[in-house]
Amino acid sequence: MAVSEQLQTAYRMLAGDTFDSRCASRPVMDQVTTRWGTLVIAALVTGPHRFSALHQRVGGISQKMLSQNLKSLVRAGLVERHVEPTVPPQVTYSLTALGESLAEPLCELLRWFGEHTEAMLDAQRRHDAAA
Amino acid sequence: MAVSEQLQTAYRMLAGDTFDSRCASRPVMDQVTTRWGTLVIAALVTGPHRFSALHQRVGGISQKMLSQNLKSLVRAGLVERHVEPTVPPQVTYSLTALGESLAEPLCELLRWFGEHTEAMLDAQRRHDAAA
DNA sequence: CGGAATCCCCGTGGATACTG
DNA sequence: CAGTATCCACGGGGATTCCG
Repeated sequence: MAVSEQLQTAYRMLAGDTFDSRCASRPVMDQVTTRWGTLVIAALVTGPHRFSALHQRVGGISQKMLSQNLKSLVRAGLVERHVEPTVPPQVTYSLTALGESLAEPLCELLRWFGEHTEAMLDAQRRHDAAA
Repeated sequence: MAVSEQLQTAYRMLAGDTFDSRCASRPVMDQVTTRWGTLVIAALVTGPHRFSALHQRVGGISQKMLSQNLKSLVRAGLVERHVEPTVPPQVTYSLTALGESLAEPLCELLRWFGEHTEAMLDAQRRHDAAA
C-alpha cells in the first residue's frame, strides 16, 4: 500500500482520541469542517478581508451564515475581528497565528479537491451508469 | 505574514474555482467534509474494515449515517466495497487509490486538530470569560 | 456598512424495528 | 451480520427585515 508509515503514525496519534465520540475535539472540529468554515478560513489566507468582501468571495454563503461562522471562528481563536471606529464602521477579519497554522493543512486539502474533483465526478458517472 | 508564498500559490489555484458557488467541486467536497465523512475515511487508513468494525471505531455514528456515508464514498470512487459470499455475509470496505491520496491531506488536518484542540478550547474559555 | 433578529422550511441525523 | 425502512425531532441555513 502506498499510504506508508507516515499515515499509520498519524493514525495512531488519533486512535484513542479523535474517534472517541466524547473527545473534546469533536465540537471544535465540526465548527471548522462545517460546510462554510473551511471556505471562510481559506478565503482569509490571502490577508485581512472586510465583511462584504468575504461575503462576495465565498460565494453562495448568506450573511447570516457568514457572521455566524465568523463569530464561532473568533471564539475559537482562529480569526481576529478588528473594528475601525469610523463612520460608516469598517470591520476587518484576519487569521490569528493559530488560524494560519490551521490554514496550512486546510489549503492542502482544498488543493486536493481542486485536483481530483474531475476524477471523483467521473467515478460517480461510471457508478451511476453501472447501476 | 508567516503563511508565505506557498499558501498564496495554493490559494490562487483555488481562486476562480473553489470559491465559486457553481463550482462542481462543492457538492463533492460537502460529502467528504461532512460531519462523518472525514472520520470514516480516516478510519479506513489502517486498512480494510468491516461494517460493524467501522461502526464501533467511529464512535457516535449511527448505522444509518455510516451506511449513507459509505454509499456516497463508494459512489465517489474513494472507497471500495467488497462482498464475500458467505453465510453470514462478510462485507469489507477499503480505500481506493484515490481514497488513499485523499487520506493524506485529511490525516494531516486531523492531526492538526489533535494538536491544537487544547489551544482552541482555551481561546473559547478566555473569549467567554471576557464577554 | 456590518450585522442582529425573526420567520420558516427542509434536510440531517438519531432511535427503533424489520429483512435477507 | 449488514444493512434498509420508517418515524420524528432538531437545527442548519436561506430570505427578509430592521438597527447602530
